[in-house]
Amino acid sequence: MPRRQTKSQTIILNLLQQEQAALSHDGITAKLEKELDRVTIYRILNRFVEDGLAHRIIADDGRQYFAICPKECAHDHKAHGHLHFRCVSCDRVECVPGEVGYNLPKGYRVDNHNIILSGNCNACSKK
Amino acid sequence: MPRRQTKSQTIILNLLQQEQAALSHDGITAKLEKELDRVTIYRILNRFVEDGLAHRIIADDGRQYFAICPKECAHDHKAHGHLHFRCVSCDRVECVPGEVGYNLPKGYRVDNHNIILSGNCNACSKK
DNA sequence: ATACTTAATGCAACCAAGTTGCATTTACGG
DNA sequence: CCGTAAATGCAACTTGGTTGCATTAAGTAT
Ligand SMILES: [Mn+2]
Ligand SMILES: [Mn+2]
Ligand SMILES: [Zn+2]
Ligand SMILES: [Zn+2]
Repeated sequence: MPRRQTKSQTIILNLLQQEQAALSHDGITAKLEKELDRVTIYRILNRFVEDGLAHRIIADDGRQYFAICPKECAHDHKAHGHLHFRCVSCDRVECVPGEVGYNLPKGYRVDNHNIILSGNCNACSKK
Repeated sequence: MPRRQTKSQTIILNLLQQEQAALSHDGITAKLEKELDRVTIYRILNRFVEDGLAHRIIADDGRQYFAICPKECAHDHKAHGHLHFRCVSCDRVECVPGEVGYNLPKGYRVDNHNIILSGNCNACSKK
């Protein structure tokens, strides 16, 4: 009944944690040397999210990105309240640590945050 | 060459502006009495966004929602910086006026904001 | 080491949301 | 009232992700 530790899983886990950016399914496939099945990758990622090991971001390009926050990050992986930035030039999505301030009408209960700004990242905006 | 004012367009425009919530394609179809073609609806909505008449939100359910901000809203429809809330119970997406505070590393240029929180709205959380 | 149980994988089929091509309709300026 | 081209409708396509099911292989018990 408990989770099992498989080769594919650790590969993807390593990928995610040594990557500072959030990765999409494609992004992961691209970085993979040993080819893994599409579905397997999706299932592994979903499991990571389910287990609170990583978090999922729905970007404004409509795709899912997955990230493991650095330990500096104050938020847990559920309802993580920080910001994300997607560079439309280099197509990288990154977690931006720090608080986001807003106010909501009374009575609203927030379960999940999906905050994503897009534009040009530092590197790309200077060229 | 300029835009033409058609029946279908005005219907959808009216729908959007008398609706306080943001509407998805489905949401619109549901509210429509005279049936319109799927594609036509999408094209009309895309035109609205293109013309800065409405704005598009990519929600955390992966779907597109469209809204016309009330005139109180400080933002224009391009790069509108306000917050959105999606209630997972009643499935409504609403624009939440007000500023969102955050800080980004130096050199980042923001073109577009897609900020969406989800959970239970006021109505739904009290039952 | 061996056998057993069931989680994880791979492949095919499926699904949902949105877009594209193209022939037809229709708004609107002349 | 005509002519031009914007807007529509229908079919086909695309992209991103999920589901069903048989097969493989972790982890545990023997
Ligand atoms: Mn993040
Ligand atoms: Mn809005
Ligand atoms: Zn960049
Ligand atoms: Zn609600």
